[in-house]
Amino acid sequence: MSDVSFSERELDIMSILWREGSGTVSEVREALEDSLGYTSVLKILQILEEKGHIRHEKEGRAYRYIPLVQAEEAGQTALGRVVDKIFHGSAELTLARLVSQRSISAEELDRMRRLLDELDADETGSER
Amino acid sequence: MSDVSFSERELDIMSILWREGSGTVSEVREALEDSLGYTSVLKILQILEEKGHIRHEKEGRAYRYIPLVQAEEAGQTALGRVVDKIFHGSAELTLARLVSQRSISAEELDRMRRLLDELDADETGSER
DNA sequence: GGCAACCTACGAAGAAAGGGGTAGACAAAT
DNA sequence: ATTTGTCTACCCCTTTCTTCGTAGGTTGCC
Repeated sequence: MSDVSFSERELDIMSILWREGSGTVSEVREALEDSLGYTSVLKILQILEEKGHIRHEKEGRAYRYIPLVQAEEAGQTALGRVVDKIFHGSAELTLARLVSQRSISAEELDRMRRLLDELDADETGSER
Repeated sequence: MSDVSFSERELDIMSILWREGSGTVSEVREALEDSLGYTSVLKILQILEEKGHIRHEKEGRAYRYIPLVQAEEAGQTALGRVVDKIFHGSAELTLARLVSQRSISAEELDRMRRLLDELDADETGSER
């Protein structure tokens, strides 16, 4: 599991590819919040490909770009950085900030709580 | 609450300042994991000051640099980006990744669970 | 065939990031 | 008072990010 990290724009575009599964230059360009020139988007896609984060296959006249690294990998790296550098390595502090910044539905909260319960059960079962 | 974001190195250094409260060039330089030249560290501190993220006061011959933005603010921004761009805005997915990547003590896990419980209580109390 | 539309390739150009060197100020020690 | 060590100020350099312009290929339509 290598250390995948992305620049701002690269992340914008990877985010779209992860969400949609794949995309052509035009598709990505339209999905992008900021309006960029066609060649600008193409360029970032080419850089991402050069770095080995995505690949392309021909589709008609155009290229369709497909992620090679998964969002989870990037999440691991990015989240780790945030937790270590900003929240002093504390998952608790991070969670506090996470739940305070956005409104979370009762259902999601419930699933989150269950997630922690299961983890607790595992740990108690195996380590103690 | 403005949108504070830092480059890689800037974050390394802000992290030290947050942790220690403040620091001179030498102190920061020694606390840094990677060994950098004195002027390189100074340079980043000057940039951070120019951007308004820290300030300095004279201490003997040297400058002592003090954070102006809090870790929580930076955490808000950074975490928000990660959640939105990588975890599709899902706090649940983010939490799953957070707890899977590092081992969390039973005590911390307990506090995290309580944190969610309280949030649940608040929400049910006020919104329903 | 020829033109318009769309696509990629190539590269220019500015801004930011990242590392460091040298000069000169200033204080402490001898 | 001179030397030595520690600081900042002021440069310079290289790499990466980011944006976009232009050239040239291919497809589809008239």
